[in-house]
Amino acid sequence: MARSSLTREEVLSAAAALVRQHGPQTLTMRKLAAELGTAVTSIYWHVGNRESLLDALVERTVQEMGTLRPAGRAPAPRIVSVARALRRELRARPHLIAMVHERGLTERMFLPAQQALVHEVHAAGLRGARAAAAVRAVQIHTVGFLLVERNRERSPVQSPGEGDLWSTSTAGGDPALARALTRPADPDRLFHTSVRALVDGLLAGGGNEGPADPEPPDRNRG
Amino acid sequence: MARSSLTREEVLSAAAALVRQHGPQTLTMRKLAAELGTAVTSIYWHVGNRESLLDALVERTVQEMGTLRPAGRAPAPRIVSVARALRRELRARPHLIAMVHERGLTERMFLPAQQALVHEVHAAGLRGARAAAAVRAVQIHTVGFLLVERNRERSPVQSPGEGDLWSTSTAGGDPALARALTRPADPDRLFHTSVRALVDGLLAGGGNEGPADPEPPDRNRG
DNA sequence: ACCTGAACACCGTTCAAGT
DNA sequence: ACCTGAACACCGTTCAAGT
Repeated sequence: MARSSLTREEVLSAAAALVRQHGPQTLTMRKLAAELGTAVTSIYWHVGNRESLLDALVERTVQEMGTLRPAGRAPAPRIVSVARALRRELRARPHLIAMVHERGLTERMFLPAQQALVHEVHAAGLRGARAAAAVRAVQIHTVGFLLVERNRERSPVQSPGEGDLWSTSTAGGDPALARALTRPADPDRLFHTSVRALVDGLLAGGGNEGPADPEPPDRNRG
Repeated sequence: MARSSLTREEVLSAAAALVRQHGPQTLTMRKLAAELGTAVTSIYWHVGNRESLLDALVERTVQEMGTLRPAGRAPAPRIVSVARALRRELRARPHLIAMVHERGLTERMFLPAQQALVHEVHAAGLRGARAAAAVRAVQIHTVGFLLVERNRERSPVQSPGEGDLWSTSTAGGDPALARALTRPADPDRLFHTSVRALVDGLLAGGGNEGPADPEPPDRNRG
């Protein structure tokens, strides 16, 4: 009853299917073997072990991540559009976000987007270290937003008394603020406004000298 | 040789010690029992099962998170100082960040900081929904930054060829940009500048009407 | 009320043996 | 080169039995 020839690709895509449905924690080598109709140990021959199987899955999907095209005319909205596209792409692969995150590959996954961001930031007139910081800030805000957002989605209601906590008095006598903080945030809207504010701040912002704290010396000029 | 009386507190703090050192994945019920000098099953009587044991650990440390005091004079630097304090607190508990994140309790953990932020944003003149959005944006940027930062720390060198990728030509003929993106970012500095840019953008930014995309109707005015 | 050992149903992985 | 079953060393959890 043995299969004719098991390939590494077959193993990977079967594993990918299982992970896409229920996440990596439900993927056991034995279940995967059953799914494929082989002995558990055959899988080991093709992929080494469970850890490197998951690594391969992540690697594969990181590469699936295509290049992103900015939309809009001015640099600022174009940057915002890249961030939004990034978010859209990642939201389509919920389990993957966590896996890439766990493996510390977030940065690599963002290389295409980073290139687009570099181009736009450059068009906006930023150069050198300031341009690099702007690119990284947008990137990190987007990824961070996504991680937090996914976090929030998984746990609907947080603590008892969160409503009470934001009574009007706690919110500085601002009933609209109290109401807004009690209700769950609209993620699309929040993302858009926060990215726009960040980009505005980055493109408009002052020079390098921080007002409050010491800055490390720049020893790369010579 | 049995212990005189095992308490729930003893179980929790022994577990906390193990987790603090090597993370939750190394905590097994059997190891914990050995550490405590009891039978594995005794633990179950006190904490139910492994999952609720970890839940209790997270819960306990979430409550340890104290109130934060802003520093500085103007609203903007005070907000920035809250964000930085938040980051400092969390960086002191590396494994915990992940555990709180996994359990979707990030928001609850940030309630004290949120209150401080509300106060400052209010002092800066923001009201209602805009104030709420500003608070959330700063909060989400800080958490997000932290998650990404921790991610980066765990995986030192990313892909082969990341250096090549940022040759001067790819970076729009900007050698300083290319250099800056090749080198690892200075997280402290990046955090400071990004938060400051975000806060500046939020406090200065325009009204509610987004330029490019449709916004959901506000049906909470009447 | 609290503790115990035995047992169950799982894991990932190794290895010697097959073809 | 590829596949196999048996075995090892682990898991978390349940349960009947003790005091």
